Amino acid sequence: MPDEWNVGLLLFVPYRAMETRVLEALVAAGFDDLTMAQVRVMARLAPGGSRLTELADQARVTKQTAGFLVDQLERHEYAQRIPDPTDGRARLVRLAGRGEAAAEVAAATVAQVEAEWAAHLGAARMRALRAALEQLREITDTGLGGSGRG
Amino acid sequence: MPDEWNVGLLLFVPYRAMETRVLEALVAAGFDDLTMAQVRVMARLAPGGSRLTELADQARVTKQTAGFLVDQLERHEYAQRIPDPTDGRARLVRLAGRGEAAAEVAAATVAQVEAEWAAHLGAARMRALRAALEQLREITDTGLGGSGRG
DNA sequence: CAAATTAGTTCGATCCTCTGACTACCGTCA
DNA sequence: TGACGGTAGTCAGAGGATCGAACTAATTTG
Repeated sequence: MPDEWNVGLLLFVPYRAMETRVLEALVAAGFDDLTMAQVRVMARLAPGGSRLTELADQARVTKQTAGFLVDQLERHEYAQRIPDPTDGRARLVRLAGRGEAAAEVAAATVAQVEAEWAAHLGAARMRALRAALEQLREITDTGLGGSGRG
Repeated sequence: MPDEWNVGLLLFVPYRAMETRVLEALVAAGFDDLTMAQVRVMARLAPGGSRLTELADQARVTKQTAGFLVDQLERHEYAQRIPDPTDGRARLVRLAGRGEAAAEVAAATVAQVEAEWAAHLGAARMRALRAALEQLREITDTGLGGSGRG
């Protein structure tokens, strides 16, 4: 590998570490029929539900892929589709029974990992990291919008 | 999406943006037979060559997957395998003809994107971001080692 | 209302990734 | 020297993820 890593590579390492930790925790908690791709979609579900196109934009996949993954989440009762009251074409994907429980495990794991990172970096540097990433999001997130005011 | 994004999600956005920009630049430069997965492997080739297991560790895939991707890079003359003089079992994967040219395009694109990010964040914050990520690598990079000391 | 747009689905193909099992080579230890 | 455990990489097979093109249905625009 290069002597000095580019920032893209540097971003990848902790991103992937977080993803792996969350999936491992879910599997350990008994949600062992989940795949990484499914979790990636589930992690992006808004509290009130998300449209498929939103999910696809945020996960950077086509809507076909997002639909394929939501099908599986629905089949395993992690998510459900409900009509979007504001648009007859659209449906909202939101957490279902098992999904709520899984989301709790995931959230706890994320908090745990973030705490570990903060312990290693120090609180100030961790805050700076988050702030820089949120600012970076302004120019790198093609699918902005939604509830996040970033 | 949640009101406050977790750091994992925040890392994903610019990581993926960088990856996409690099692949787009490569395709535009005529290297249009490259896929994202292939570029991911090629981006991790050390100047003097890397062993397959190294590549697999760094890209977080199994050695079978890494081998599969290197096969393709070799077939399209982006990379080549040479014997490892220090170990008869091993071979070193390194850039070949087209790979050198592609690597130049990739490096230029990375530099360009990093410059854009630095312009948006300011030089100080960009340095702080890189420093935080490098420090984070200490606890999130399972496959450390190699030449990178940063 | 007709046309253009948008949300989502279906179909088909390809690519990616993993598990398991295998060969070849290295290092150690007696 | 030779047996043994570990490491580097490959082969075979299967399943999962992703995409492009084409399609239906509903909304928006003029």
